[in-house]
Amino acid sequence: MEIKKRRIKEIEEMKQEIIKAAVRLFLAEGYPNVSMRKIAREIDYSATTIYNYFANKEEILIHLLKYAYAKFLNSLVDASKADETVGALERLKAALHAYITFGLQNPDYYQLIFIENLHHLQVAGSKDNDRFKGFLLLTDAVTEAMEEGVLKKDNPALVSQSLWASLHGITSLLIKFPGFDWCKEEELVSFHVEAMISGMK
Amino acid sequence: MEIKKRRIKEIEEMKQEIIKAAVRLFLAEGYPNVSMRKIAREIDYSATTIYNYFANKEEILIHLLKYAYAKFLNSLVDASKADETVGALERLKAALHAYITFGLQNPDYYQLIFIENLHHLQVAGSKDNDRFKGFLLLTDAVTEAMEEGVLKKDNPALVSQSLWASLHGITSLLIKFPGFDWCKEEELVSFHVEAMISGMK
Amino acid sequence: MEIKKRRIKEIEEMKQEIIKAAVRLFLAEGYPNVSMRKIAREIDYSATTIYNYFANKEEILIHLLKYAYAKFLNSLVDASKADETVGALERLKAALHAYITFGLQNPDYYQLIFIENLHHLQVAGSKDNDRFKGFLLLTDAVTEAMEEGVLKKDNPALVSQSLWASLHGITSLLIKFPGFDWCKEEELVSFHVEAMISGMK
Amino acid sequence: MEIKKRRIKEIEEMKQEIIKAAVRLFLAEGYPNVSMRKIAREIDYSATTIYNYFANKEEILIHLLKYAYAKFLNSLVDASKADETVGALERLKAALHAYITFGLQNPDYYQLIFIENLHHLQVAGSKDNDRFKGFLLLTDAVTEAMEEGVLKKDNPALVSQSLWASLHGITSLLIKFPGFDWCKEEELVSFHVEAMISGMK
DNA sequence: CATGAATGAGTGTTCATTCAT
DNA sequence: TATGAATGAACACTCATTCAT
Repeated sequence: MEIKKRRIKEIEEMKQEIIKAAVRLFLAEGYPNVSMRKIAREIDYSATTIYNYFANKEEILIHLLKYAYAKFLNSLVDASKADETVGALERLKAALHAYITFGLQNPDYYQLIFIENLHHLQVAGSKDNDRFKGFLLLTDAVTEAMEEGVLKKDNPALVSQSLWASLHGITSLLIKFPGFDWCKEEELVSFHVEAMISGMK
Repeated sequence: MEIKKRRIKEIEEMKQEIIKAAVRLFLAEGYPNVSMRKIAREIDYSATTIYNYFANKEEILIHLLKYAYAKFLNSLVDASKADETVGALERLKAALHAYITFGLQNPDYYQLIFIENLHHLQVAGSKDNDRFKGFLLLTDAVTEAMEEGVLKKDNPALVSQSLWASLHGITSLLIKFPGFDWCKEEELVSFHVEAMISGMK
Repeated sequence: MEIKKRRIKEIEEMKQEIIKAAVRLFLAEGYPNVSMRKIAREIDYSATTIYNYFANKEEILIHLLKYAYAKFLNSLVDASKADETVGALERLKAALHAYITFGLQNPDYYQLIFIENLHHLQVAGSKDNDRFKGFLLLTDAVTEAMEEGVLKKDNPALVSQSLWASLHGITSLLIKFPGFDWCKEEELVSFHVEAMISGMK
Repeated sequence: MEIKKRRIKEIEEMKQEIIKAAVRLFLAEGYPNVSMRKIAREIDYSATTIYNYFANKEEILIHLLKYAYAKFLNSLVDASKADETVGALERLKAALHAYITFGLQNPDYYQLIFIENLHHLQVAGSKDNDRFKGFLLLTDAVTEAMEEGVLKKDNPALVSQSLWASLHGITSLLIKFPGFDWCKEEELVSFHVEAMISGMK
């Protein structure tokens, strides 16, 4: 019954460590295949200790998703802020690229957010989370481009949704089927974005 | 050890019933969360009975995927055969619509094929199955359209992959986020297809 | 529901075939590890068919043991009948050899009779079966040898039991530990029998 | 999920209790017939608790056998050390008695070691374990007795193996057939040992 | 006589979780 | 805060057996 006070650390720090381990494992092995024990082993603590930080397994997932949503949104916001000097079309294009880039650089998070079906777990409402806030940014960029006349005037919602679909399509396929015989990634992505834009003009 | 049920039915019929229940459950709860007992309960048989039809849980999945692949491919082939009188562009457009339509009409199967990641379970080879055969049909249609001059000449692989991405994007988003505030589905799909095509011209 | 009347044969013949398969399997894998299915597969019939011949798994064992007991006893009786011309000591020695020989030539049956612990299954009484009838033959041979004066007069039961112990010891050890670094079997057995006899003189 | 018992006890103590229950059950019903649940019931714990002490069922067996081997060997070593003043023949005789006595006083362990065939379970190597180390002690005693001239000079291996057989025979028969109509145990054992010795002179 | 369909009980094992320390 | 002890529920799967055909 020796208490291994191996590391005294801040609560948040510990939570982060748990979440980090959880992300890794959830993605590598799938949520249901990851046991509390496994997470515990990964961070070198006992399984029970985790319960001091999260009420149960599902709550880890919830926190983890919130974190992922925030990260995703931040990424898009950063991209849309940058470079106010260029035209609306360029900014839109940059946003599209930012979306794809986030997915390809953070495939784990992108999967958690938009691919993995963790839906059956009651993870918060689906509207009010950051998952869909990114879409609003896209709509804004589209609207601006239309107003500036560089995009054909049309229902912005329709256009945004179509664009989002194309974005999600390329991102998720590249992530999920890495073994497929894709063209050079960079080339494919550029081509795809150009086609999206030019399809809207 | 009283035997309660005795609904002697054709083997194939029973297998189909099991598979149908399995599809429903796999998608609703995820493959690893679905136990043999759950499937059995769903079809109102004992868990052991299932073993009279499938050697084990994975074999259910394998059969189920094979079936889904075949259904998907058939769907595309049928669409591509129809109406040889129209031009290559129309045929391509028809193929694009057929893809999306399959997904929206068979969301279960589409998810199994392209969204749920049951890949890490050793389900046959991943290249040579019908999942990717559909892509070849698309490439053919694209090539023909290019040869007919109705599509800008370019690397057919690049174009096809971009198109596939857009198809998968709209299909999977509509399936996975039915609660989202989408524009009218029919309108959105038509717009999306038109945009895809016009982006390639 | 096709009935495979693969082989029409006499009931006894079939029972024998089942028992033969069962012996093989029981010894190779241990009684509890042998399932009805396995036996069935071995004889190329369906599992249910066996129930037409034996009420249940245990009854197979019972029959099997009865058969083994009989075979064992016959073997000893045959040996003790032979060659009435030689002296009592020779006959005793022959009996001892016969015991060991049976064991070494029928290790399966010997194990079933004297080593395997199938005792917890209520297999008939322990006194009245042929397992111990063999012992009576031994006692007879000992008594005769004493009467003829070729063995030191003593309590025949005591002597017989001691002899039996030595017989069982060599037989069971050779059977159970075939990997042990034994002397040449023939030599060891002969030496052992001679020692047994000479210890009684 | 209410936790009913809470008998915090020393780990070793608990392990011993589990092993004790396991020995009893393994012998009474045979290893494969004993389930973790049965063991648990026997010690009035839940089945899962056992997994806090042993990784799995086989590990219980392994520990149990190791313990039995050690106990057996110790018993023989103790006997052979004692009384260096007496002659080699007396010491040999003492060793023979010690062997039998161990078996009769620890029938459970003796059965586990030499009768029950738990060998096909991969329990450590079969040659290098203490099961056969006891035999070496016997060989030593025999060799010494020969050198001292109190036993006829012969191949010590042959003599030892014959003696071991006789030892095992009497021990295992007395253990396995307690219902048999044996002579008085003490008398039988003494007679048997004397006969063994005198047969070697 | 032989079988396929069906099942309840049971197996070893894992897991999330609780509780007292 | 961290932990070890403990547990009920569940899982994939096997088995002996029954029943109607």
